Order: sequence, then structure tokens, then C-alpha cells
Amino acid sequence: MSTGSSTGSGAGEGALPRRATISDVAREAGTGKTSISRYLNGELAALSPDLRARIEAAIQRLDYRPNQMARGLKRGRNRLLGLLLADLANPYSVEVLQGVEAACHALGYMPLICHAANEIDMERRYLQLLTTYRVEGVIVNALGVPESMLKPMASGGIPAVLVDRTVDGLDADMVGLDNAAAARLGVEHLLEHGYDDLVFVVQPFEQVSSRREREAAFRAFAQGTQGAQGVQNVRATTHVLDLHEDASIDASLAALDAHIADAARRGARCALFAANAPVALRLALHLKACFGAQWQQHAALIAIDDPEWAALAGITTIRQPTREIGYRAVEFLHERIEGVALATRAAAFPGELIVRASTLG
Amino acid sequence: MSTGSSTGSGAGEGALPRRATISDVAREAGTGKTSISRYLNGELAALSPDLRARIEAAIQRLDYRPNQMARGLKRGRNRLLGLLLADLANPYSVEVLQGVEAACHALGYMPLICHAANEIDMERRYLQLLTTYRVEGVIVNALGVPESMLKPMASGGIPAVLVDRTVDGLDADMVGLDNAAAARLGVEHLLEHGYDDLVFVVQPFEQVSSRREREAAFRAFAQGTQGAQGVQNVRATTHVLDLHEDASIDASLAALDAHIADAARRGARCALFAANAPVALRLALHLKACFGAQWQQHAALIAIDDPEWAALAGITTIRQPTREIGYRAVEFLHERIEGVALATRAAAFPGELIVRASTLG
DNA sequence: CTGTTAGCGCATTCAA
DNA sequence: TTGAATGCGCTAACAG
Repeated sequence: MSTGSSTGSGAGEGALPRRATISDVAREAGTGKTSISRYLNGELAALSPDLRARIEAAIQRLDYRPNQMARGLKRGRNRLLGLLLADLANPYSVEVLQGVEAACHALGYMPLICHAANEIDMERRYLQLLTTYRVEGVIVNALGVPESMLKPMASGGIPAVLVDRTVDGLDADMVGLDNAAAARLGVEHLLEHGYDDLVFVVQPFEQVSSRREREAAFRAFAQGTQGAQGVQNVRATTHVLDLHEDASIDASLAALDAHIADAARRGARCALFAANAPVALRLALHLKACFGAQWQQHAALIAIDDPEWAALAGITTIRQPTREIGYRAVEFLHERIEGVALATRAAAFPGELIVRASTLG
Repeated sequence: MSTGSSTGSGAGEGALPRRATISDVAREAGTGKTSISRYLNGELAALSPDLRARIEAAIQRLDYRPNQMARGLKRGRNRLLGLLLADLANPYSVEVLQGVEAACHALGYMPLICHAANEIDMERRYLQLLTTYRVEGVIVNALGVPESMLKPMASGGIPAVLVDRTVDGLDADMVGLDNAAAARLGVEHLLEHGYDDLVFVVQPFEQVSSRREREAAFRAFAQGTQGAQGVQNVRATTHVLDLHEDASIDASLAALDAHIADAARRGARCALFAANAPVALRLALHLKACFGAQWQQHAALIAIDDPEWAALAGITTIRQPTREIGYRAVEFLHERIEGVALATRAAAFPGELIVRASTLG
């Protein structure tokens, strides 16, 4: 809009494109760099009131900001934490991120957020980059193979904590959902409501520990409860849906349709159990395409994760305490950075069942 | 799970917690630091094949990674770009972020992502922090007042580009949606489909340029089209909904309900026009609470932004080319960093109308 | 082609 | 209480 000229407020020096350094401040205050440094680091006890005032004034006048890079270089710690996220489009990641930010905030770290966008190359590249920026620790929600992270991090002595999923060869601190309990929560809810044909829908899960655990727990509980709950002959099957593979996705959905149709024919009550939000969304979209706006009447749906739109679509979910997960991850990391060398720990948070219309058919 | 001991692969030195430096590499390769530096910076022409090989070997052996901090300190540029996002829970932000990442990737920058989480203090703090880390430029999707950013950035000579919203006193490059055209697209669609009572629902918009522009355009087009399109007597009103103010939100929604009820009584066809996705979600949730699953039959809804769940809920939207917006922002910034000192520019991208059930009632 | 020298901005000995 | 000197890891003049 405006193309006018406007220069800063306060002490306008024009716009010299060079920030003041500690030396500038020292000169301006008529003292040595050491005192400035002391002031910056809060060693106020060792400064005469007069000098201190002069320093404050000088800093103000020059709008001085200490260079974190130089600082980090000298002290060997730069207060940077790497946060590697597999997929920011997944609300889960964003929520974990919020917890991480809160904790970083409280503990004096700056999170360096890296988004792998489901690309394994990205993941590897970012891990290298983080090494290069000498982050003091990394929080990893990985997609990839072990070697991709073992090498750069462990070999550099950079502590890591895993979120939601473990990495094969590596034993590091780990924090996430109590998958077994969550799966059980879902299964029990479905059984209580009379569903007897349960289909667990999950992305390819061999590589991702949380998916593996959820699937295993789903099967264990669905089959182990045979005859209990007053429900006889419960069917429990697992369906793989690869969201990033356009080729296979249609076939997989078609198979699912067949399953649903068959259940209807048999008079069975079929319920879909989505392993996470992205799967749930894909399923809901598909069901809507098949059955129209009233799809809820044709197939029940429950999901782990509780994205905002779940309430709108009326989908029963198992919510994860995502903020806490992120927060705890930073706490773990912080302890390791501070040198506490305990055995590797794991924190598994419980999920919370939120009942909505999609399982009350 | 496992608490076993596992040490790295390759050349296992145990786990000395100190990374190799350029000096280490020089010693290992039996040469001076300069040659290493040259190798790192791709000045391969100035290295004998022999030396070059020795360097490569040494780097390999030590698993050496140049320290970006030290590098940046020396050269005065660290390849860091600040990205300040008002709200990552808004899918818009995530999508812009993806564009930013892609561009950073291509241009050799590392984005330093900061999330203000709708808190104005956060915004200010992060802006200071970015200054402190000496980022070479910032991309800002701001919520705050002008002074909060004018001071740290402009005074530090750090170029900035604004996304989606301008900042009052500041004239910087700017990229976002063509708000006027987008609003027009929506209004025309509604009029074509016979809606004659249009309500624009928007968060408090005095402070945010994009909201202001959308609202203004909405009014201009809705009223300017009087009598055209075969529609007579179109009503166009604006409704403010403060999503972050629990106190006022209920009252605002109640007023909206009254408006809708009144329209029904008059036999008018009422349509809600949400200024962005968060507003749309809130509206949809409310309508669902009021009218049940069949809310679509009671009130039409259209929104700017096209989040994933819009398809599921069947909501007509105007999609922004978010990736492009993010990408272009980085390009603008890059040019400024490279010293091109043109007049400030603005890029306004067109939106795309996506018709769904919510406006076909 | 290669190595030596001198800082980048800062924190930290060590003296004064 | 204060300041001068040293070096973090790296790049950029300069010489050889």
C-alpha cells in the first residue's frame, strides 16, 4: 500500500545493516567486554551500581542483542533442541509440538523444528543438519530405519528421545501412548455396544512400533474376550491401508467394502477401528462416498487420536494426551543433557475414550 | 524394551562425546585447516587429487561435520530463516509451512520455525529470539501490533516478508490470497444459487488485514450486485466471532441463531460465509449442535480455506494456493537477502472455488 | 597448489 | 570490582 519512507523509532541511526557487538557496547559504556559479558550472564553481584547503570544505558542505546551463535560456540551449548516430526499434517504432531514448545519455553530451550513430510530422505537429511547445528538433543517422531538416525546422533553423543515410535536398533528414552490400554478401551467399547465384526484399519505397520502394538493389542483383546461380555463369536480382522500409495489404496478400500457388505449379509454388526486420525479421515471420506451423508448408519467407526473434526463428524475416538507427551519428551531430554545417565526410560500415557454417534448405531 | 548395550557401526571409537573439529581433520589428513575448509566449500579445483583423497578419507574416518555455528559466525551468514506462525493448529499455517520448507530446501536455507500459538507475547519473544540467532530473514504471519516487530527486525537490518496479513507501520514484501477476488467468488456463488441473506462471519478483524479486506470485499460485492443476477434485495451483514474469547462467543452464536431463525421466518434463504477455516469449524460445530446431523438443511455455509475435513463435512470452500504462498515468500526473502533492493512488492494469489453440498441446499 | 595468520562475537581464565 | 588476554571452530586474506 504505502511506499513511503519510515525509519525506526527510538534512537534512529538510519538503517545501518550491522548489529552492535559486545565490543561496541563496551566502548559505548566506557568499559571492557568482560563486564558486559558479566552483566549479560546475570553476575550482577560483581558490578558496581554505577558501571551497571552505564552498561544498561549502552545496551539500550545500541539496541544490543548478544549473538547466540557466538555464545554457543564459546560455551559449547547453544540451547537448541532438534524436533523431528514425521508429518505435520497429522494433528497429532502439531499437538505434541505444542507440548514441546511449552516445555522448551520453561526450560530455556529453543526448538528447531524439522518436518520430514513423510519422506525418508528428508528425515535423514534433517538429522544430519541437526548434527551440523550442534543441537544439544533431539526429539524424534521418526518414520525411518534405524541406521538413518543411529549414525549421526549416537555417534555425535547427542541424546535422543523417541516419540510414539521406537527405532529398531536404538535404545533411547521413549514417550507415547499406552497402546495396549488404548486398543483395549476401544475394543471393549465396541463389544459393549454389540459389535461383533471388528476390523482394525492401519497403515503398513511392520516398521512403526505404535501401529504394531495397537494392532497386536486389538487382536489380543478382541479374540481374548470371546464369549465374555455376552458377545459370542466375535470376528477380528486387520486391514492394511497405505495412505501414501495411491496404487494400492483403492483395492484396499474395495476389499473393505466387500467385508462390510458381507457382514451386512450375515447380519453381523461391523465396526471399523482406525489406528490413527489420518486413517480415520480416509475411511470416513470413503464411507461417505459409498453411502452418502448417512454413512454412519452403515458402518461404525472408532479411532485412536481425536482431531478437531471428529466432533463435527460425530466419530468416537480415543484421545491421546498429546501435550503431555511432548512436554515429557523435553523433560527426558533435559535430564540427559544435564548429564543424568540413568537407564533408558519409557513413558506410556493412557488414552481417553470419547463416545460419539459413530459407535452408537 | 531392550536395555542392552549397542555401540555404533562403522569405526567405533566407543562414545566419546566430542565431535571432531576442522583441526582434527587437518591433523588426521596431515595438512592445514585451510585445505579442509576449501574442500568443504567445494573449491575442489584448488586441491591436488592426492590431498583431496586424504581429506575425504579423514573426514570419513572421523565422521566429521562442520559446525554451522562457527561457520556462520565467521562468514556473517548462517543460512537460517525465521518463520513465525500465528497458529499452527490452523491447517493454513501448516500448508504455508510446507511451501516454505520446499523453497528453503531448494535455496539452501534452514527454516527456524516459531509458533506464537495466538499469544502476542510469544510473538514478541520469538521475534527477539530470532534476532538473537541472527537469522538472515524472517517470514511473518503475525497477530500483533506493528511496534512488536518493527523494532527488532527493521532496526537489525533483517529483511522480512509478511504472509496473509500486513503490519501497520511496516512496509515489507507481502504475499497472500487475493482477498477481494476470493470474497467475490464466494458471493457470486451464493447469489447464483439463490441465497439472499448473506452473513459474513469473521474473527475480530480490525487488526488483521486479510480479514478486513475479505469483509470489505464481501460487503462491496454483496451489495453492489443488488438487482443483478436476478436476485432482488440481498441482505449482507457481518458477524464477529471471537474464537479466543469464551465469554463473548456464546452471545455471538446466539445472535447468529436469531438471525437464521428470523430469515427462516421471512422465507429468506440464509447463507453463512466463514472468513477462514477455524471460523468455519466453529460454525459447523455449532450448527450441528443446534440442528443435529442434518444441519446442512437449515443453513448454508461457505468458507475461505479448504481444510481436509471440509470434504468430509461437505462444505463449499475457496481454497488458497497455500504451498505457492509459502514458496513465494521465501523467494522474496531470498532476493532481499541477496541484496536486490527493489521497491516492496506484494503477491496476491487467486483462490479456487470448490463447490460441495453445503451451498446446494 | 598449499599453509600461516588473523579475526568473527563471546565467555573465561588470570592478574591487577 | 574490573580488564586484558586466550581460544571456541571456522573462513579469508595473504604469502610461499
